[in-house]
Amino acid sequence: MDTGDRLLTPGEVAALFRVDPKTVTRWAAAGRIGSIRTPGGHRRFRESEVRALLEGEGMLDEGEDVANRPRNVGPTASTGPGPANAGMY
Amino acid sequence: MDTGDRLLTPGEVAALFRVDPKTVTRWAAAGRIGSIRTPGGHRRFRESEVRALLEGEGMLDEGEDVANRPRNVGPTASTGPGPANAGMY
DNA sequence: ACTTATTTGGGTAATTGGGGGT
DNA sequence: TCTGTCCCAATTACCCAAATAA
Repeated sequence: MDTGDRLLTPGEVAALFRVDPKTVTRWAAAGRIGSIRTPGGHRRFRESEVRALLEGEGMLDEGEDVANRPRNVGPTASTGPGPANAGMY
Repeated sequence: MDTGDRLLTPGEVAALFRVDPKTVTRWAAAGRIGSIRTPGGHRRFRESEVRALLEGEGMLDEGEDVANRPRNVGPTASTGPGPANAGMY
């Protein structure tokens, strides 16, 4: 079902992360952040995901381990993003 | 299965996509989204189609496990859950 | 027939996408 | 390797006034 969260524009996400909108676009292109495309081709980002990314950035452990490369995402397509946000407006 | 042909107004679709209602009208005019015209000339959109568009390409494995987040995404993971977007310009 | 909110139409500025190079 | 900036083309957002929907 629908996640039901608001969508953010690239500029909004860029402002939240204090980066250039192009950088946000690269994150989406690289698959580091989920993105929804409008029929026109522009991207929209889920606010819950962006906020989770923002909150999680203060993590510990910076082990740069190249040996750990999960090159393949399993077919376990978890459609719904974990948090069941019941924020319907 | 239930198609759910509820009709949505341009304002509803615009809110779902986080765009301007005028943009939704342009999508309909460009044939990117199906639309039904009222006798007065206003457009209505099918909820099932809108939802399919929203979830059709916004699906990415969203593991919010930043602690275990591999910074280097491996090589070309051809396991793309979604088909290559066929709407680029 | 009324009012209120939304949609329509055209035109112009701002944002976005993709590629390239620092 | 990652990010910021350049280009151009396409898409999108906001301005107006009139018509439609409920």
